[in-house]
Amino acid sequence: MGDFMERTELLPILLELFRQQGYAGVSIADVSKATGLGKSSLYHHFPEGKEQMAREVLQHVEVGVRESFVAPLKAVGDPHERLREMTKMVEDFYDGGRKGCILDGLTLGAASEPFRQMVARSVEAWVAAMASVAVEAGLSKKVARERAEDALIAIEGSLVLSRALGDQKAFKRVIKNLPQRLLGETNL
Amino acid sequence: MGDFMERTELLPILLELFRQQGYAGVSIADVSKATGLGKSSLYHHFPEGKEQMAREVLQHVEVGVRESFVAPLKAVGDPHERLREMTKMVEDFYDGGRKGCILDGLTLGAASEPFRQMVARSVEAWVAAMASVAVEAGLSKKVARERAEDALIAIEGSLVLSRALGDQKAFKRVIKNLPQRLLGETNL
DNA sequence: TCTAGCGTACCGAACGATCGGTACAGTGTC
DNA sequence: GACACTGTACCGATCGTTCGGTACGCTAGA
Repeated sequence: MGDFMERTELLPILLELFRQQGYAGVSIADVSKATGLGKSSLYHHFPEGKEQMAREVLQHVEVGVRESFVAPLKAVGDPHERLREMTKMVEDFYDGGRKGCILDGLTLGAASEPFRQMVARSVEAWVAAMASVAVEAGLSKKVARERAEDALIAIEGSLVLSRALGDQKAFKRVIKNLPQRLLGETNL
Repeated sequence: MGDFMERTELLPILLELFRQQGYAGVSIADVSKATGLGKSSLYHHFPEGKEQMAREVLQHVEVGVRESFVAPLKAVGDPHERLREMTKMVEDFYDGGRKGCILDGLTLGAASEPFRQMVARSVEAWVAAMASVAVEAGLSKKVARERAEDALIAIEGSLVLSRALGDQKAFKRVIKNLPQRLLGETNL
């Protein structure tokens, strides 16, 4: 039998559960079913239980954000091209709008507090990287920062709306317009 | 005590619970505590249980959206002024960004399906009203519709971000810029 | 080389608490 | 008496968590 269930295989599965169901909506039985591991095995890997699972998922996400979103933005080359590279990764990560955001799923309800700091770190890293690209493209620091925050807001909002309506076109439009939103010459 | 807890007093309390905790995060015990009503009383008022509670909250929200958001937009007078009126109501309803959105809270997880249609109706009514104001202000139908959808996306996104970061400034900035976002002369 | 002992990985069963929901006997008001 | 409403007691199911135990590979001592 495929022994050796490692964290690197476990965490993506947990991520998937939490982002779709939210923290309160995921039961240990769900996790057991999704991973194929018995309950007690789960507590072997995560002695502090469900909250630890969510914490480690968030750590895993932080790494993913840096590798998939921030890194392309910090690469060399044309700012527009780098931004397009990032949007591709974003579209992929959210599966074209079909999958929700863990920032959303893990901050609903009273369970949010243990996670807030980790969430904030990921958000800040991503926004800062987008802002930095915008500065490089010629925008002022202040405008760049606002545009970057707006971009993240648009992504999160479109994910909520796409999920609520069961229709991905809101997300797709936001993704398509994201480079223009961040670097374009609007007077907003 | 001839207390007489009516739906009109019950539903705002339920709304408060669901928007803060999400559907899965709210237990009947929570509802009982928040309303002061025993379980049997709750099941007297809502024979179909928790799902009915959420459904009626959503109906209640639909009415609220029409009365508080759509109606001001459909009033007579300067489009900018009407829009400013709406943003005031929005800011109030979300308590300056401190309170979440039920569209978000009630569409997380598998519980979403019974509610999707109702959610879609509220969203459509609101977006259509905003788009109509934008058309009146001189924008083309297509651009107006996109701007209206973007406005809603920005509101939802800023609510998620404000909650995640425990900081309302994202929401406040979106609210402040909302008239410009909808009616302004950006080239986006 | 045998084997005792240890650590890692896993499991089903069961824990007490809480879940959503029901049964029923009231209570007060018309 | 009919009816709206409520408290108490209870149901089976599920919650997150813990229990006792198994299987297996590694290491060390004899």
